[in-house]
Amino acid sequence: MELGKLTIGQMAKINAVTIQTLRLYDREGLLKPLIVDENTGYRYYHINQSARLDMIQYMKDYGLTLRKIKDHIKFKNVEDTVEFLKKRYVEIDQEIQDLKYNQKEIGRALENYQRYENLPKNHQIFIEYVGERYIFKHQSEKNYFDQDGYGYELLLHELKKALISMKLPLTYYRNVGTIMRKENIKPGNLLSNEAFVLVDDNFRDNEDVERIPPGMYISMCSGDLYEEMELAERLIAEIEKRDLEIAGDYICEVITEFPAFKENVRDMFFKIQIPIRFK
Amino acid sequence: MELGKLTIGQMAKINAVTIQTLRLYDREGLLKPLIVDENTGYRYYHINQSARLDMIQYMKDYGLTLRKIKDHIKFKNVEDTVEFLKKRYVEIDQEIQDLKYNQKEIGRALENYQRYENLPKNHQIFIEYVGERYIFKHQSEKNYFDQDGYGYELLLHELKKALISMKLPLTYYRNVGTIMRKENIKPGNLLSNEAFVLVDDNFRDNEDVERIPPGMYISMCSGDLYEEMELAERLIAEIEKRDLEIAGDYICEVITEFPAFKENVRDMFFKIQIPIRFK
DNA sequence: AATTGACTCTATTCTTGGAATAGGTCTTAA
DNA sequence: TTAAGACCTATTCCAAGAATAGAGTCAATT
Repeated sequence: MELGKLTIGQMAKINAVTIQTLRLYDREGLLKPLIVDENTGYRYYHINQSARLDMIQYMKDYGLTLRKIKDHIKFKNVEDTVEFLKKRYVEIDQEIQDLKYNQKEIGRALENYQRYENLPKNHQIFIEYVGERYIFKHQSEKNYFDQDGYGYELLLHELKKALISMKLPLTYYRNVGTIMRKENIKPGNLLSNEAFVLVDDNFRDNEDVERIPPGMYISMCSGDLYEEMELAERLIAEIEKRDLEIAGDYICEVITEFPAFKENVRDMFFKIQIPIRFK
Repeated sequence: MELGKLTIGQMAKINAVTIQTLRLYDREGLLKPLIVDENTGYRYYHINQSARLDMIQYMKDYGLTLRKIKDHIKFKNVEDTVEFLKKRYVEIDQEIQDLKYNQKEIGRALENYQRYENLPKNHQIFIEYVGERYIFKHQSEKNYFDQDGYGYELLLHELKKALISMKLPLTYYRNVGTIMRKENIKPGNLLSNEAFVLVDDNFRDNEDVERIPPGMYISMCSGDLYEEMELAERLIAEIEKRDLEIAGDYICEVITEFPAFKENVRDMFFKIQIPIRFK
C-alpha cells in the first residue's frame, strides 16, 4: 500500500467511510483526489488528505450541511472559523428549545387523554369543582346552534385565524371550547356565538383573554357534538329538578380529539358544564 | 362557498396549507378527498375533513414522518395512541441529548482555538505549569520519527481504530498527541512510537489510560510537524543550557487543527513539552 | 354562446447525504 | 491468458414538499 497514492477503496477503508461518500465529496468539491488518471478516471488519494476527511466528519457531527461545510472550507483565518462555530452553537440552542416545545405539546396531548379516561362516558350527570381558568375568546356573528352542522367548524376556523393573527401558539387549539352567556341560557332558544381556547400563564395580559372564576359546576360528557343542544337542555332541566341556581356562563369544552380514528368527521369527546349555586 | 364540497384551493386556504400538500396527502393516503370527479379528476373536500388535517399538523409538529403518521392513523384506540406518543416523547429526549453532545464538541473546538491564540507562535521557548492529565494511549510497532513523513498519519490512524474499538467518543480525536518516554530522549536518536488522546473524567478506569502528573514544563510551539524532531533537539539543548533536569516523558500535543485551510496536508498547531526539575 | 381569467389536473424536477444498483472497464495475481 | 476483485459513470431511491410546464376545466361576464 503506497500511502502517497491510495486507491479510493483503500482511502475509504482507512478513514472508515464508504466509496460512494468519497465520490460524492469529489463531485461536490469537498475533497478532490490528489490525482485522477486521465485515461481510466481512477481516483488516487494521498494519506495526508485524511485530515480534510476528519474535518468533514467533525462538521457533520455539528449538524452542518455539506454545502455549509464547503463554505466553511473557504475561510482562511481563525476568526471566521470561530465565528462560524459560535453561530452554529447558538443555532443548536434554538433547535433544543424547539424540541422541548414539541415535547411539551405531546405532554399536553397525553394529559388530555388522561382526563378523557377519568371522565364518565355515558351521559352521566355529575357535580364537580373547577379552579379558575383563562380563555382567549373569539366572537362570531352567527349562533352556531342555528347552522346546519357546519357552525362548529366555521366557528373553529374563525378562532384559529384569530389565534394565528394574535401570534398565540397553535397548540392551544387542542383545548378549544364554546361559551354561552348566562343570559342566553333559555331552554328552547339556546344562543352561543363565542369560541375560546384555554391559555396558560404566559398570555393572561391579552385584551381578549377572560378569567373564568373557580366554582362548582354541574357537568356531563359526550362524544357526539350533534347532540350537544339536547344534552344542554337536559342539564338545565336537572338544575331545576335539583333546585339549584345557575351561577354563570355555560361552557362546552373539548377534552380531547381523536382525529385519527374517523377520517371525515371531527371525532371528539367534550364536557358541557354550568356553574351552579346551592339555594 | 359550499362547505360540504370545497375545491382543493378553498380547502387549502381554510387550513393554511398549500395545494401541493393536499395532493401529496392524497397520493400518500393520509387524506383522500371525499369526492373525486371521475371525468375531470377534480378533488372535492368536506369541511369536516379539516380535523384530519389538524391532526396531521400536530403530528408533524411532534417531528413524526408522514409514514409514521399514516401508521398512527390506523390505531383505533386510545391506548395505542398514548403509547405511540410516549415513545416519541422519549425519542425527543434522545435527540436533545445528541444536540447537547454536539454543542459540547463545538465548545471543545472553540476552546482549542482559544488556547491557540494565547500561545507564542514563533518558536519561543517558555516554562509553564501544567496540571494533571489523563491520556488514552496506543503503541505502534514503528518509531514514527523514522518513517518518511507518513509515520504520523499511520500512528494516528492506528490510534483512531483503537479509539473506535474501545468505544471511546471520536471527539477525543481532536486532542491528540504523541509521547516519548524519558529513557528514549537521546539527542540524535529520538524514539517515539506512542500516540494518545486526552480523555476526561468519564474514562479514567480504562486499562490503557495513564495519568500524567502535574508539574513544570519547558515548552515550545510550532505549526510544521516536519520540524518536530529538530525542535525537540533544540528543547533538549535548552534544558542543558539552563542547567535543568528532565523530569519525565516528552509530550507533543496538538493544540488545534486547521483542516479547512489546506486541502492536502494536515495543517496543525502543536506544542512540544518536557517536564523539568530545577537542580 | 363565447370569451376570459382563475383554477385544477398530471407529470416532472429539485432539495440533502448518501445507499444501492446496473453495466462496463481496469488492475492484479495465478 | 484468465478470472476475481476493484473501479468507473449513470441512475434511482429515500422525505416532504416546492416549483414548474403544459393541458384541461370552471364560473362569471359579455
